[in-house]
Amino acid sequence: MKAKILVVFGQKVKTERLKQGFSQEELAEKANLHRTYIGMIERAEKNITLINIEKIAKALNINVYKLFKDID
Amino acid sequence: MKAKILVVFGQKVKTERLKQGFSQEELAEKANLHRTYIGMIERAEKNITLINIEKIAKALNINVYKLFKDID
DNA sequence: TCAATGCTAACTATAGTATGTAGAACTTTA
DNA sequence: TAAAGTTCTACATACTATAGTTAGCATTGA
Repeated sequence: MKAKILVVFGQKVKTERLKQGFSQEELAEKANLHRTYIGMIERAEKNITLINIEKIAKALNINVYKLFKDID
Repeated sequence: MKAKILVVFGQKVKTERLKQGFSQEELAEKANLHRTYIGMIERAEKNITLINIEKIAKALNINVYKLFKDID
């Protein structure tokens, strides 16, 4: 695993989460996902699907495209 | 299935593909994916993962974030 | 110490891959 | 006109890889 795009995406999620002062658990609740799953995403251990990308974006109150603005 | 974001994403892929004059099979070859899989994505029948989103973006010569620019 | 996160490991849902059939639209040949 | 061939896409399974979900314990840091 550890594809670059997953690493960058995970960092972006973490940065946004911390900027908003959430723990992984709080973000997980908002996104209706599991605490450890958020950790796995931030550590680029899972190849996330589009529906979950959207769930996280909504939990962070940002548009999906903003999560990819700096990527590539 | 048929989550809205998958529908919009599929339409975006199809529009970009046709704009560039590719068949599903040609796009599949460029992205190193299967012909029928591209069809499934365009018809929103699969919840695509981030790594494959990137493969398709690269095959279409556009940045990932452009695939989501209009979404939401 | 306590809250937050990392990490392992297991299970089950489903994404990814592939084959085959059918039909629509267009082209060629007779 | 029509028949035959070509290209493209939809669709229906089915298999196998892996994403998604969870529980438990370890580690880190305030």
